Amino acid sequence: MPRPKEFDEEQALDAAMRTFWVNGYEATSTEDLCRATGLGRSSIYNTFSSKHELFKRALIRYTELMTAGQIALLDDGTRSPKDRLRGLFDAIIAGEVENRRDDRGIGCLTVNTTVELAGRDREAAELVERDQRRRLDALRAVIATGLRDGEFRSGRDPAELARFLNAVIAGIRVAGQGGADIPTLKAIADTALEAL
Amino acid sequence: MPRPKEFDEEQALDAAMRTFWVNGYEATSTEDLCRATGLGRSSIYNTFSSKHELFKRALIRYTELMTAGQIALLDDGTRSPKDRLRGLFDAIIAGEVENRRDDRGIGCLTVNTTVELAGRDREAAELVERDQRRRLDALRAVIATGLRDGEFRSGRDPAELARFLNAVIAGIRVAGQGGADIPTLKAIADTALEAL
DNA sequence: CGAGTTTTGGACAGATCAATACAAAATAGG
DNA sequence: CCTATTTTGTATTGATCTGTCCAAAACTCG
Repeated sequence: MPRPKEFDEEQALDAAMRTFWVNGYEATSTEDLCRATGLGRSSIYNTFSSKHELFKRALIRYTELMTAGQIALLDDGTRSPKDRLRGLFDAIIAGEVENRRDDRGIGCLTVNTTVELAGRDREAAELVERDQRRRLDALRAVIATGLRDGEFRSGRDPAELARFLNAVIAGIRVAGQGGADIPTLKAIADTALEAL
Repeated sequence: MPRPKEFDEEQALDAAMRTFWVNGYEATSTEDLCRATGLGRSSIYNTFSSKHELFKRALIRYTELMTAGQIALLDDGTRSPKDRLRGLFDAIIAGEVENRRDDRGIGCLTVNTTVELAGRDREAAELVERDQRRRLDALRAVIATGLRDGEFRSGRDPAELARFLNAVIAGIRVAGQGGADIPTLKAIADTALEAL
């Protein structure tokens, strides 16, 4: 019955996600979003209701894309736990290489959101926390396997070690945004893995 | 000759620093700064020229206050290197405890600035990098001492280990902003120290 | 005490912000 | 083809943003 949309909603969402990712929430204007998506204001508001609602959907899409890929790496039973964790760090660092602007990483949208918004935006905080739980669970499972198999020798609780690795990942993201080069990021990851 | 200021510039700077620290650069309006400092717009613009200039001075003040204290801990020759690093992590985590809002940390202004601004504000990026170099130098020196004395057994380069610890510190900050509790942050720090 | 200088408060300017109103365009079903 | 429905482009709203202007107040030094 009605007139169909002239654009692909998912594609527009990706463009918006990337804009928030690069510039942050506050520094992204609705006009920036129009330019990035190629849509008019009406189409954006008609489809996504508001800037804040669009941000939430972009954040959800980001976590679904990124975390799904990372958890797939971690759950790959054909590799040893250490190999899987190496694979995860390699993927994260490779992502930092692909996404560089002026010799700096653009970071991770969930880390950026934690820093910029979580303190005053409950909805954003909850989305990030939900994603965090998934990531920590997957990390903990791999670490527990590695400890059971004797590949890791740490006497620490797997959940603690998962939080440790997760903090290192955030630190790598921040370091990349601060301009650290790839060998530096790799060394940080290797050092963290030695702690297991 | 002239009429003297009615306020203490340093005190106003502290209030502005704290506002930027809690809310970030973009989300802080000049009216927020007036309210926080208790000054009128004229006084702020007369003293600090612009929001951006005020931010730079607040960031410089933050790094001077924080990094000076941390480097003093690291350079304290009366303690063993491991003790000094423990003291640094304890101080950082204690700071996270003091500064909580709604059960979340408010993070670290340099980390927050790296994430929010460094990608598009060259001056802010340079200020953060200068501070980073000082912190890395002090860390590297302590680690080198610990390796020489045999307190640390890692075969890695002290500069690499310094970057590792620095990344963990950023990760602890982000984790604190994400709502992690104190025992969790302590466990992350302990795990990192074991890697040396 | 008066001249010169700076600070201060409040109004204001111009830009930009998110969001809306509305009518024209476009489509699908009858 | 015609009608009902949605999308789309443009103009606009009202709020808020950073920064300026200007005159009155306040202080110091001669």
